[in-house]
Amino acid sequence: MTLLKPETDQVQARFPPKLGRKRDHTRDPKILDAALEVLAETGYDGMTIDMVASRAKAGKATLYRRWPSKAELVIDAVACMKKNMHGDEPLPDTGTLRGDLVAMIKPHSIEDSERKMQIMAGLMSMISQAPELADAANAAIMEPRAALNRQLMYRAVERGEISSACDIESIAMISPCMVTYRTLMLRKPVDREFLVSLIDGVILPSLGLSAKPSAS
Amino acid sequence: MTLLKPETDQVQARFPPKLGRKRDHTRDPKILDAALEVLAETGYDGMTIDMVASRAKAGKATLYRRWPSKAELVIDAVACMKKNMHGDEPLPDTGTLRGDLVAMIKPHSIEDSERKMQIMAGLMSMISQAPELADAANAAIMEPRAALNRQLMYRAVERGEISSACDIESIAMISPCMVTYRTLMLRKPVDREFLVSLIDGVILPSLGLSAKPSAS
DNA sequence: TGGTTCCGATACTCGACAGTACCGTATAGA
DNA sequence: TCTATACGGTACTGTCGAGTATCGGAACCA
Repeated sequence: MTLLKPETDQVQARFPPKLGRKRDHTRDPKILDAALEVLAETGYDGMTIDMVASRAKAGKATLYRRWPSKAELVIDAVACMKKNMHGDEPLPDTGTLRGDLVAMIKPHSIEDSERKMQIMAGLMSMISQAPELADAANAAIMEPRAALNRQLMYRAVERGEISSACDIESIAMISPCMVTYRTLMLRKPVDREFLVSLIDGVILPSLGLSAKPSAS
Repeated sequence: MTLLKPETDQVQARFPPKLGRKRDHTRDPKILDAALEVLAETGYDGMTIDMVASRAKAGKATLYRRWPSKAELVIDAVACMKKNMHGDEPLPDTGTLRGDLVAMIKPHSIEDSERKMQIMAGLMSMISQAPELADAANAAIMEPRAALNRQLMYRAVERGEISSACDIESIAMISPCMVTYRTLMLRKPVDREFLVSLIDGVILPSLGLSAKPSAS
């Protein structure tokens, strides 16, 4: 992204060959997926290009034909995570904020979260040296979840359930942050029980709601 | 810690030499400090033993006489952070929780926090492969700050300022988590303004307190 | 069918770094 | 003062992986 070598590939892009085989771009996602897999398992520095190539059943040269370096491959893989995400299911609408937040706890979203945490751990060492990677990781891993929380909360404001004076921008980040900490540092499972206790013990109180609104 | 080679050092420990010079243990802290410095600057994988040695003005062999490997050196350095911390200043006691929390925001503590965040970023890649390191990093970096918050909050419970039903264990982790996220991922400064907004916008509300108790 | 280019595979170069060996010197104990 | 050992420094070894070069075969286009 930053440093594109002015090499063969770019020249060929300007003067496309008239004959012969065209580049098979259907293999790109497979390679990027393999990169994310290896990244999650071994971390950036433990990851080798050969691992990614063999995992994707591709040749090492093929990878270097598409990305100028290991770093660029990883940045691209993380940046593409966002696009390649499974079609967002519609937001839950249970009528109460607590109901909505709890409804977002699904086995699928927990698995998805665990995988992302692994990837993030593998990236951290490189993040402090590549700001663009930090942005990509934030956009692909932390932001999507925070954005969902924000939407639910703003809807609760419109309903009059919570005050518009609440610091929703910050509060929406609580669960992503705490989940990250719990996974990476504490190495404890992020299960339904933990998430519910976060909702009832921290998030709802900070919005001025009691945990169990027995009446409406 | 995990894999101690049964080598020369251990044999010498069993049969200490009767004559000659003894090992100069006053250099250990200097080496560990140098290791933390390099760790913060370059991360675990970017750090080389030569860097640490020259930073500590020691020979590479000296390092290997004391620690069997690079990994052990780093684990030891992180574990020793906790002990080598500057004598804790007494807890503030302003009479209100908000006053206490705000009083803890000091230039020194912010600098200290930034340094620790750098070290943590450098460690992350290794943390997912060495649980003992995760524990050490947690104990040295995250826990001390959370513990301070906890103490202040439990004191507020005793004063009757907040309810004992609050999830203090979780709420005390909010600021360490959010600070970590802001530093490592967002790469924004953790200044007084941010910390105060966290206190007033998230922490106090979650404890059932309004941001500005104009009366007592 | 024929020509061209991309593919996967493999072998290679080259630099970096963990860990070891060794040297001359400094220092502390006897 | 003498001696054994730890010290800082440096040269060395061995490994590992990024990136390059090349090859036979396959796929695509005309």
